[in-house]
Amino acid sequence: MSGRAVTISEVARHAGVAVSTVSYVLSGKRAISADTRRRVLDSVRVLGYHPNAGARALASRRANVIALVLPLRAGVHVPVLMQFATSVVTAARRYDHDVLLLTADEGSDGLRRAAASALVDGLVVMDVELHDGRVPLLRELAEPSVLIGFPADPSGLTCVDLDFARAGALCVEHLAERGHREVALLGAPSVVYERGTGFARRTREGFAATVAEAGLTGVALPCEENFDQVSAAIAALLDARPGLSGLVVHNEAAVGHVLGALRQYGRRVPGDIAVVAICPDDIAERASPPLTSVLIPAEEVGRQAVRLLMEKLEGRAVPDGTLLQPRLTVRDST
Amino acid sequence: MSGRAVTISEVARHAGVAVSTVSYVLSGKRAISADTRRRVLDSVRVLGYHPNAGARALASRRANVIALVLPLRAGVHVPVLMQFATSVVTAARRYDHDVLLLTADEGSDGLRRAAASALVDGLVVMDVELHDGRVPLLRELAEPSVLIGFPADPSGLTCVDLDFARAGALCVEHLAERGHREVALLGAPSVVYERGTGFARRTREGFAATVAEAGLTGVALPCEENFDQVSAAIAALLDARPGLSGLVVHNEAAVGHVLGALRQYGRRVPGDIAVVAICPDDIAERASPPLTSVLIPAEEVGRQAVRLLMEKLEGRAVPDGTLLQPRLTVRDST
DNA sequence: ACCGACTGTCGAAGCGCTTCGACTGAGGCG
DNA sequence: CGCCTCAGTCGAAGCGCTTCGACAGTCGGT
Repeated sequence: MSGRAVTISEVARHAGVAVSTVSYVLSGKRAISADTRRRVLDSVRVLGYHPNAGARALASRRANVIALVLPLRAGVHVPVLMQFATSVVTAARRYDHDVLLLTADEGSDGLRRAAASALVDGLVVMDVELHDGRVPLLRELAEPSVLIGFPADPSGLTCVDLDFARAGALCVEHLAERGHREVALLGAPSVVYERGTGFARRTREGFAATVAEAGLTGVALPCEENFDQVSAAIAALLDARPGLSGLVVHNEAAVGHVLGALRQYGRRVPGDIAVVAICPDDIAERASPPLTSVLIPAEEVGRQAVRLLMEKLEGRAVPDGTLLQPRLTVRDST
Repeated sequence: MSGRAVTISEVARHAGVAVSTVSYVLSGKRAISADTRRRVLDSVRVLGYHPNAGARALASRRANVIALVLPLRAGVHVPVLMQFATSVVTAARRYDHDVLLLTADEGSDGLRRAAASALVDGLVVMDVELHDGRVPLLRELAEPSVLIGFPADPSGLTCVDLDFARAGALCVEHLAERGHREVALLGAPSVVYERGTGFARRTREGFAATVAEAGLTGVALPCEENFDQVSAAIAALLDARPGLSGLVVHNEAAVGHVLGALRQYGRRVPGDIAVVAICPDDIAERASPPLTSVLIPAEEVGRQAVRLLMEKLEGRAVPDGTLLQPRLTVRDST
């Protein structure tokens, strides 16, 4: 390879047409006769032409790149985050866009830089907290953005997420249908609640509201990610609530530990205690026994986020909030 | 904000200098008097100027973006991968570069496209297999690249990785020092070996070689990531090798299950069985008991990869292979 | 046969930046 | 005192692409 890259004018010369004609063939923005189109595309193939991204961005004022803002915070389950990220990349490619990865350590400055330098056309922001420092910036930026997750005040923003309140509710309803009267929620590590991460709190609210509606009794507890702490928490819980027969676990890193601890204390699942998890399917399936679970539709959330962003880039109006409905899959733990 | 972005010519006018002077102030490529420099920088600040990335890339033939090629394959522990990725992003920013995220689903075409369109100046390729389809492409590409991991034939490539053979050896040496005579390695899921992933095999080779040298007896087994399978494997192992007293675990997803299974079968760690893990510190610390471990220096690997890539971008020669030395941290499991 | 309305194509004007060569003074040296 | 060097600055020529306006044909309607 190497040597200087093929330019559009070489393609034009080779095909015997004007540079602009090549451009129109490639973009489809003007009608081109079938014959010319074919000749141009042949030349493109023969010469191995690839449009120069910088030149294209400069002339069209569109970089065809979106930013994926992905802080990696403590207590957030990385594989789930990466499912979102992967699906954002895949979806973006379907719109002929690439993805620039922005992490936390530059903070808001990174967003500002990428946007102001026209490096990216728009932003997908993940792992949004209720009171997120990046949110005011997003509102003032010229570049459109879509958030995965909801801040406390989502006005003026486009947000997508799983309806976690409904997910929490669904778990309780399922346990109630199975006849369980006393239930508990083991949620995210306490640091996640303290930080004000929306999805953790909303699940808890959905859980609590449905417990009340259905006339059950229930507690919601944070849950750390280390075996000894999980084990101690379960011991305390079993001790304090001898009637407990249903457990909702919303913590990917801890599900394994929870099952281990129940086994340790001689509780059989689902015989003595029924367990519902909110987690990706692969984790639920890999557990022993395979867990009834509400799946986090990461692929769909990422896809929707990109779709909304593309709509905004086209200048179309989009709904402010999109909540995806959770679905519960029954397996062997309830 | 919005409105049209501030351009370099507006800065030049505001500061009362030529456009080229502003450019030289910003790039430092020619001497500029202190007075002029100050005036220009003031104007930059006052007007809120950010250079347009596309224009810069076009004129300078440098995008200041590198690609991070990150396939997400089954059996690879995602959090570890993300540690690499994060450190690549952070390191790249220190060289004033951004990172474009390329995933697997486009395959080699994605690399070719990003390189040929001058979207990126160079590539960092992660999760390299022994016989990796991307490797021939990398060799023929004009853009420099650095691999994290070693393919079977690394000639003509720049590779960085932890010295996994040494890591495997280190674990065995440690167990031997503690007096263990019969040891086992629980490695990656079998799919990872079958795929020919270098790090898994090299750990196994280091393990096996050192077992032989030290006159121990040992087996190396793949290890799946699901509790029941781990539990069954451990049961079989304990049964087949009653004298077994040392275990090396090189599988982040399974360490927890391994400990659970040992507990299940009444083996105490480290009393009955000593366990050394090869995994990130946080996983080792979170286990019960906290595990003696060889840490995967993800941060340093990412940093070195970026440093090497930057050297290559500058046209400097760099070593073909860089192996980082592992370090063992003793905790409570041996 | 003539007129508009299209279709298909071209040329040229940028997009905002970097970089090359040239120019101007000021300073050092014989 | 004249000449050379060098620091500091400028103007202009691209970088490779998109897009606008213009224009030559073609075609159906009357």
